[in-house]
Amino acid sequence: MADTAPALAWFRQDLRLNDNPALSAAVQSGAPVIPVYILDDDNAGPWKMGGASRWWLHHSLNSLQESLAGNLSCYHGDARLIIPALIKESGVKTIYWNRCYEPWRIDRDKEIKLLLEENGIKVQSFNASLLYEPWTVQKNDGTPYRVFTPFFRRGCTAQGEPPVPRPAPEKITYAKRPAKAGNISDLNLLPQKIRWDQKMESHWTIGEDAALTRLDDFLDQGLDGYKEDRNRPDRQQYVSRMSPHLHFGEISPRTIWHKIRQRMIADGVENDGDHYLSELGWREFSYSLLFFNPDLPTTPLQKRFEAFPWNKDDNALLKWQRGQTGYPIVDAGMRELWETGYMHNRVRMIVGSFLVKHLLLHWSEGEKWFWDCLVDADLANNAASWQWIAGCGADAAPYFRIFNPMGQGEKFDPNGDYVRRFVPELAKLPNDLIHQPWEAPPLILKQAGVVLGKTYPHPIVNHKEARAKALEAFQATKIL
DNA sequence: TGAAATGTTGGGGCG
DNA sequence: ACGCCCCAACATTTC
Repeated sequence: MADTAPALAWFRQDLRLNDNPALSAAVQSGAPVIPVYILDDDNAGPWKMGGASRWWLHHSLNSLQESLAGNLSCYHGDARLIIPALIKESGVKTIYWNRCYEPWRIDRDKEIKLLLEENGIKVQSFNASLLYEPWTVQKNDGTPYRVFTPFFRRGCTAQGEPPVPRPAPEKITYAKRPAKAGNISDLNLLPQKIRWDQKMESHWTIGEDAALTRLDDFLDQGLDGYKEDRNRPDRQQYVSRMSPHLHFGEISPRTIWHKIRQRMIADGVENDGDHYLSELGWREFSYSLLFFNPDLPTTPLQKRFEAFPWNKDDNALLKWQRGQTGYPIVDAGMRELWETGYMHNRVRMIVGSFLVKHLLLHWSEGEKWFWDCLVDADLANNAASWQWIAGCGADAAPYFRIFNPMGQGEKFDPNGDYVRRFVPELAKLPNDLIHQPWEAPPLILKQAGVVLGKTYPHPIVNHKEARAKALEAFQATKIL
């Protein structure tokens, strides 16, 4: 029986067949494979997957299930209990997985590995999510980088190109499905009461094949000119939308890296390509920050920010969440998030700056809202980005960089197309007023069908005053 | 991966 | 022709 003992392939954030080293190793071992997914809400603490992520996961698992010819078994619960039970029941001798990097998953996986090895089970883990392992990227003095540029140039790319992606296994031999194996529907990932997911479905195609198609479309339509137009929320083709696919591992960063590299040479778009690669670098940087600072999601990297006099205002928070701040570019972003589970990167910075600096609300409020609403919600990226915009991160934008919502709107959405799309009640305003409707003369407002305070809110704070207050509040951090 | 305030320069209008 | 003022336009500093 020993030679037919099945191998467990534990899928986590690697929901793909291509460039999946754990799956490949399990298949190559010659043992029949049991593919498993566990929705582990028990160990995630406050970072249980949010609503939008669950919706995405549901569809991603369906896609994976198809690729695995219906052999994926799904479980809901504590992986520390489910994995050992499954191994015992199925007579598994070796388990294969790709590494995860959220602190709670690291702790959990370490514990599982120790327990299994004590019981004579082999554990083989691999890197499938990052271009470079966090612990290999450190300064010469053995401390982690705190500034992006040297992190990426001296720390990452100086190591050489990331490995070339490996192909999907040619043929997978499956073991018998475990007796009590659950199905995807048992995970209850879809929203129960309000079916907000129906609206989101039109915006996304989910799964490994879709991720590759999306990347190819971006390479064809959005790489040439990416460096400049990536900042334009009104120009959708310059956004790759790889983030949710990357988060769930439907595509590997190595695959993206090498596809970009090929295009840079073939199409002569070195600058644009390099810039895209550096965006992958920011993802690596976020993972590094989280790896070396496990409390990144809750604790400011700059300790002096613990003295910051944050505001507490549930009403203002609600208006921000609903896209009712009275600042069109902010409201457009928040509504894009709510409707599509996504927000353009430039606009994420604008709404983040607004929450933290204009409203003086704690960045963790924004972090929590994004966590629940984003289909690409990712602990490392989300925490590092909120700390960055709040000014309390390692390599952060200084606190006094306060985005002007009108200025940002005029610069990056000059014709107001983005605002018109998500804030239709302002659609008839002329371009030069759409980012500041309160400046419009009464006649223009009337012609556009806008009644401030009724069809669209007055600004909930005055920009100039809010800016002055933010700078004043910032003084408090200088005491420490 | 800012914005606003302040400083400097240079051309043009005008007495 | 000259000095003076105004004010873009640009540069630098400050938050």
